Amino acid sequence: MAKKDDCLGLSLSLRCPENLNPDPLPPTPPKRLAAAAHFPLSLFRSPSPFMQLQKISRTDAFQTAAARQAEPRTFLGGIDINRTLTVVECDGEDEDEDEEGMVTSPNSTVSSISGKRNEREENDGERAASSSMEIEEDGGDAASRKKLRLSKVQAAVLEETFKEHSTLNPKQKMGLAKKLDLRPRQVEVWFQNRRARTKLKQTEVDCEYLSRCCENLTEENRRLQKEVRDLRALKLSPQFYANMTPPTTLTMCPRCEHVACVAAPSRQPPTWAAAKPVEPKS
DNA sequence: AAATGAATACAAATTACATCA
DNA sequence: TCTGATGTAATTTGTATTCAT
Repeated sequence: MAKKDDCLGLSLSLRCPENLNPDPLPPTPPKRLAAAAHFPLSLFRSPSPFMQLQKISRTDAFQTAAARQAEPRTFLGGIDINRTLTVVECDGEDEDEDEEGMVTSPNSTVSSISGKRNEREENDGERAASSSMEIEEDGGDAASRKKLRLSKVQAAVLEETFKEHSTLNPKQKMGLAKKLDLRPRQVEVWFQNRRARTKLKQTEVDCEYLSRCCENLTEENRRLQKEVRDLRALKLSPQFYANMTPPTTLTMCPRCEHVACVAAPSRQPPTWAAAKPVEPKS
């Protein structure tokens, strides 16, 4: 990850966004704090010359999209999938149970096939085997993945939280999921996608800035080349020599290595030459 | 102390679906 | 009504890091 960020010339820092959050860390601290912490600063490096130039704040860049997304909509024949899922999944008090009811993909090895990731997800309860059953209960096609649209309130809360910190520790994720009636996995995915969108937007801004820099440099180069041409033309004209001071030659005494300046038209010998004849070295 | 594998979190790329013009 | 474009939720894959053995 760090390598990729370096390619973009983004600076890295170890400041952890979780530290900014008043919520204490969970009893078992997340294992990847350092890695999780580096990204927000590379994402929102401050101060960004690109951002300053463009006068685009990271929140402004998404207000339109977020607002559009936040529009309440019904779909699938007027059935709000979000609500349907909510009813099915949210009757347990245990945090782990909050992630039940994952809609699985037919391609998803994560959810349906045993493996490292699947084991992990079963362990932390983010993806559970009950999902397919719930989909069937839902009356939907178990083989298709359905997309929910976040409600206006959900989107707004997520957006506000993202403004505070662009990554979540497990406790924050759970709390947010509970608050919004979403699965923690959905919260996690939303934050991942949101970070990706932010980075994309920032890249676009950076590209715009670099493009302008390139234009300016091209223009400057053109100007300097013209200046060179003009100077060369001036040098070749007779008037140029008429006003020129005569060239100066430097002469060095072969014995004492004293250097003397001699103006070209007079061609007077240097002072040291007249002083004493040079004795040939034996 | 070094090597190794498992667990975890994340970015990046991609897919799939909903919505709109 | 159909269709292509667009936005985004969700999935897949690869990688870095941490920790236990």
